[in-house]
Amino acid sequence: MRIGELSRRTGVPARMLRYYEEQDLLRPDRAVNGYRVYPEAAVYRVQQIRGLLDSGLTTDIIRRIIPFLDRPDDIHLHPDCLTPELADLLRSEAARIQQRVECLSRNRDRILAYLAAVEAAKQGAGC
Amino acid sequence: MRIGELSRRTGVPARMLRYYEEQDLLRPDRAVNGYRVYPEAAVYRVQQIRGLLDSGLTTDIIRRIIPFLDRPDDIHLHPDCLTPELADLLRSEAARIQQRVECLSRNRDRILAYLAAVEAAKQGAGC
DNA sequence: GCTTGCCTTCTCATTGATGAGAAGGTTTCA
DNA sequence: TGAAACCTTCTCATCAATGAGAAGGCAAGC
Repeated sequence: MRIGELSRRTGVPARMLRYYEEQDLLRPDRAVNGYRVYPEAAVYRVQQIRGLLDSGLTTDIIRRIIPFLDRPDDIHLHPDCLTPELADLLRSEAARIQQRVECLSRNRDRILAYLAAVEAAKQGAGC
Repeated sequence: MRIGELSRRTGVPARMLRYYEEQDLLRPDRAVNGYRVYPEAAVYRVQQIRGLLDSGLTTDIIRRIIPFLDRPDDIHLHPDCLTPELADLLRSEAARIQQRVECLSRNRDRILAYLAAVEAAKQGAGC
């Protein structure tokens, strides 16, 4: 598919899809006329990129971890692909992500607890 | 305490503490000479702001939810404080945070699963 | 063939979170 | 009194992600 269709199907502006390519997050083929040509899987890939960006990861981090985020296919499973430095990077990124998860979960719970408490107070007061 | 001490104790540059004040996330008192004066609780507050910023929330969102993130004290518990619009805002923010948590958890799990798979492959291969 | 719509690249602008420095007032301590 | 360490405000710069437009090539339909 071309960039317009990918944009429509993901809701991400074509401008941004070109930017993600510039950042090496996407690597579309090119048609003979120079148009970008994306495989079907690009839809999922773009959604994944958006989710990670919205979660506060930078394109730099996403670029480095995205090869390992796909469904487990045997291509990446060969230990040879994984230098010790890369393994460390992945472990530390997982830890940083975990910190974010904890912080966000904690604060989500506080918001919900507040709402629940107000609800209970309303009930109790018979309003 | 003054801005320098707060900066040292939180590891956040004084420049940023002034910025958070500009963004209405902090409201220090002023000494007679004009110096900012922070209460002890500001240390915790700053850490909370940092965690949320690092998790990808904007100062705008943080400003709107931060009054409800404190330990439950009865000050905020009066339902009168909570207009229906504000309750909706809080619910939707909680939902958005939840989405981030899910996205991040999913990808953290994939990274860890990848690492585990490689580890298992190494063991199996007797390397 | 011309119009319309989609594509290309390039460039300029903006926004939010930061870094950094200047110029000057205050406190402390020797 | 003078130096050192703090504080103030103001300003300019940067970086990542994004918006937006110009200028022009390609393609499908009337």
